[in-house]
Amino acid sequence: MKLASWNVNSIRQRQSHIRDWLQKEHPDWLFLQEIKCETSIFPQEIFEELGYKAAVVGQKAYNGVAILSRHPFEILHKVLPGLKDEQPQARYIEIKSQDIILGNLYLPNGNSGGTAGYQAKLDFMNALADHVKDLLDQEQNCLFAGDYNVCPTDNDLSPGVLPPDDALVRYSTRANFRRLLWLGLSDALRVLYPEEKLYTFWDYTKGRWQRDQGLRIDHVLLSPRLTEQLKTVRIDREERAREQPSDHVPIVVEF
DNA sequence: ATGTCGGGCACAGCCCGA
Repeated sequence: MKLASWNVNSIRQRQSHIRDWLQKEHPDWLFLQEIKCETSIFPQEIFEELGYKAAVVGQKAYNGVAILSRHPFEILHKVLPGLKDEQPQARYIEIKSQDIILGNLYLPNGNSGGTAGYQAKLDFMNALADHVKDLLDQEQNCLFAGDYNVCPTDNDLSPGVLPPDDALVRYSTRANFRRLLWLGLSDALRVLYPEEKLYTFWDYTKGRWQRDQGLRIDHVLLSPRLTEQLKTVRIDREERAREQPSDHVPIVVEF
């Protein structure tokens, strides 16, 4: 099985990139984040021509997640279970396909909106951990991938690109990420590449791409049995060098 | 200090978020 996750920063601006990438890679599933469109205008037809059905949770202007699948699936959740929010943002979708539970997430960045904005990030991470614990207690094969907006350690960012109190590297952010690992999930990339400096995001400003000053914030977390079956993990840096790229690139796992 | 994108609003540049 081959699964990829990609924050595309607008589905409308990146349709042709995604179509090209699907034709090249033929993943079983592609997780998309920051589609930035309402569910009703997601361009499903383009992907259906390539054999993919879409599960979409969109909203106006911001956020938005979708899963493209070559296999039959059922949608389990359109909001992260346990998240107490009157009007939840479009940040989570979960399906079951090939007897695996697949969760696609776009975690709040946490740098805007002051204290409340950062708290929303921690609330999301806490709800995610509780949900992960439930599924692992049931011995479900499961996988949670997406834009976590977390640099797990100092090895996951280029030195000096973020201030120490940035929400992507703050103590509580990293502690909550470690909790997911201690529950039993593994960070797929670090299973195979424990030390390498590998990034999935380069800011559009300040020549970050040209200087290779990036962040590793897009992650694929695997339940124990899937970890045992892990074959390859790859970050597709080439996408960042294309014309009009997203600021994130795909992370691809095979198991 | 600035740098770059994308979307909304409303139709021209600002504002927000990243």
